[in-house]
Amino acid sequence: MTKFTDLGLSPEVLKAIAETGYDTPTAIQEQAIPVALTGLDVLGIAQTGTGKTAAFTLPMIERLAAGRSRARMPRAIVLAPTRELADQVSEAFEKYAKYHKLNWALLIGGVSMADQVSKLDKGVDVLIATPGRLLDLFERSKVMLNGVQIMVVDEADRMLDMGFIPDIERIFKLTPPTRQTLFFSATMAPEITRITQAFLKNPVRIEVSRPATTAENIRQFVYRVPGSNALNAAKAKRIALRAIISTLEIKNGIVFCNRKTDVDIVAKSLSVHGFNAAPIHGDLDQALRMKTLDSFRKGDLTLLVASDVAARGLDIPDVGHVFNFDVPHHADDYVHRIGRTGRAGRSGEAYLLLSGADEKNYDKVLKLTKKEPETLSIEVDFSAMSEDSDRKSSRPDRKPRRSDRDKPIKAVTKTEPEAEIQSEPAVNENAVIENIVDKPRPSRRRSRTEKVSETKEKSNDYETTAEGFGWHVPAFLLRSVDLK
DNA sequence: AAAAAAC
Repeated sequence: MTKFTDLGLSPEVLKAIAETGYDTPTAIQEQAIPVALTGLDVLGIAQTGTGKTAAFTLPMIERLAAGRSRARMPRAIVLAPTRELADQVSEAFEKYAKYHKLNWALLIGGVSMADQVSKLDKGVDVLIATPGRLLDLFERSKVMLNGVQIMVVDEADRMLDMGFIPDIERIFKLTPPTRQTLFFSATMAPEITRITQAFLKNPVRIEVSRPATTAENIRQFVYRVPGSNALNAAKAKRIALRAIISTLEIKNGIVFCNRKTDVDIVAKSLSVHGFNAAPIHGDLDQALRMKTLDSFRKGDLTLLVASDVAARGLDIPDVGHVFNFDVPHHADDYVHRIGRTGRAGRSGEAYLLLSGADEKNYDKVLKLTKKEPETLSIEVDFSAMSEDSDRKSSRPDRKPRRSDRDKPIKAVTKTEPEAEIQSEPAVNENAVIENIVDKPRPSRRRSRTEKVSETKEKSNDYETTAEGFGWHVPAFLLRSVDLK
């Protein structure tokens, strides 16, 4: 069997690899590393979880070992679709370049530019970037790309999904045509093929077998929830989710939702009910995203409630359970989501909550996976549904006052309460969870459709001053929070 | 239909 020592890597890199505990390369590593070391272009067709990151990081380190960076003139760039993925690549450099004098900078959005700029000024060998921030810095003349010798595009098909292809093309054109290109994609959509034909020179095509549909070692279950409308169904799903989770021994698990709002609500709902859960999605503060992911990796956090930001690519080893709160819009994403479990031959379980609205997407999933999940038969007590699907208060400390129900409800701009609910976990995960979920909250429809108007209600009707929000001020807005 | 990504 091939070992890392057979691939032509230097003693320094091999030492760093050994310290991570690996000695056997994955298929993509075994094939891509020797090719990349020679300086040829690589077209790697590989899923996430196949060891792609090391497949390009290791040869890059070797090829950059001779030579030095100049200010604002990086010698290599790695492009990744999401900030978390970029961060992961930088972690790989940290591990594998341990015995080399290489500098790298992580250029992603959502964090301060100043540190990135000062790094660039000092000179970095490798930029690890999401396309938007890289181009932003380029336009500000903080970085030049004409010294780039190696360019890596990771998860190109996902870049395509996210509309990054024009950016990628632009970045390609900013680098010298003499560069070496290492290009990775899970699939070869026509647009991807076009890009590779335009920018790669006689690439060596390396394809590692793709787990076509769903892994054998993932046991899939489906649970159908009742509910006549979307709001009911969401609530029923939260109840069912808790019931299912309660029957399981969970070391760690991911709950996927289609929408960011649902990610927040489900995360809070779980927390309120005593589960160790936290949300992650693209609207959350970047530092919090990293922190949450980190504590999930370390095992401090049991349940990660996530949008599809976490469906692909993220290196989260050994997730025992995946819960799909919704059926994803693309059947492909279902495969990616449940592929977070059952890795490296371990067994995993995937649970799917299905409501009427999901049926259409579910059909597509079934068509793709050709495997019908087992119907989950557990007793779920939905009696809580009727009780607080209305606006009954469950704030015990609230003083009785003129019937809430009769009061005209004056909300708010379209963004007010809901946007706050979305962004508020970024402020503080724990202090705020008490008051949101499965408790009265501003109705979605109303706040969308009604206009801002009434600040006129007599303020002595209120326990607190809350002009402009009507009576139903979300409690977290009244609380003083440390925004940092 | 939704998520992701630049200020």
